[in-house]
Amino acid sequence: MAGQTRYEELARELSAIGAVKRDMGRILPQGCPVASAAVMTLLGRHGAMRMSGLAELLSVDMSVTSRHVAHLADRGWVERSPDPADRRSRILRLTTTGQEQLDELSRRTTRLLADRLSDWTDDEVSRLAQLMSRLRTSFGDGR
Amino acid sequence: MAGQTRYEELARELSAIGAVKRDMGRILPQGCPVASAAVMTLLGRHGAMRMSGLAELLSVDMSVTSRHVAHLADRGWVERSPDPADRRSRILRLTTTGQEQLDELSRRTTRLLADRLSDWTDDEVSRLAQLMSRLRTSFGDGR
DNA sequence: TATTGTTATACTCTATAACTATA
DNA sequence: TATAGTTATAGAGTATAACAATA
Repeated sequence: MAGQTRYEELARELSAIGAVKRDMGRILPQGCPVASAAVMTLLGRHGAMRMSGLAELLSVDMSVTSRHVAHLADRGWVERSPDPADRRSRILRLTTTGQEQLDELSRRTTRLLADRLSDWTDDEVSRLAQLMSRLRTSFGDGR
Repeated sequence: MAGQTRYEELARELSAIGAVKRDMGRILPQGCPVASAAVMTLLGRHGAMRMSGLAELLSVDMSVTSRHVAHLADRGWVERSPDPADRRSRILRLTTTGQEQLDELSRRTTRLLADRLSDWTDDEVSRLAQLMSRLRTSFGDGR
């Protein structure tokens, strides 16, 4: 349990982190907004899944997920196949082209971070990622 | 200089942190979107300033800043007075009502964080805020 | 009846460009 | 000419509600 000032500092940093996210978004290729990148990253990491599962991982309403996935399907980066076990559901998976696109995103993101964080140690990068992950968990559990 | 996997983890966390920001935004009072809260927080912390200075602190285009400030001025939370030193500029400052609103925002934010992060130590909260601040600096310097 | 997913609508946030007033 | 700020417009992201199809 931390003091009020520390919480206010953290709140301020949360509010300001958007600038970094926008910088990251600017290096993405045409036709691939940040939301598309997020979807492809999750499909690449977790493999095929249903809309509802993806919405859960994105922490976003399924209506939003549906729009993002439709965008990706239009571009041929994600395919939606019927779920044999439940015909209301659709199974999402990256296509070969989608995997190539994801690889390109990964290269660009890594290059940008390597450039900007050239004076960070491995441990500092990992520690930040770990604390941000825990922050998400601490919030997610309380919903 | 960290390995590729660490960068990918950090990129993933940056992409996912929006969920936490949205949770924070949901507890704000009516008529006070997150952008308004960010502006009032900066004016409360740094005191009166010009539009251009505020835009710089927000890392956002001045056109965006102008809209946010107009919203706050409409509600009587911020006043825009002419700058005697340069009549193109306007000096922004919190009004008494604006300060009260900021205090209320601060209370709500602190309460939410105290609830969600009840099992975090002071040091962990501070460490996360510090690393996020450094992340912003590392990106901001490269622009 | 309840759930999965889609679509329509509305709101917030942001950037670019055109404009004004002043330096 | 250049700069400070405003406004118009467009695009991305999200949530709510209404809907269709299936469980």
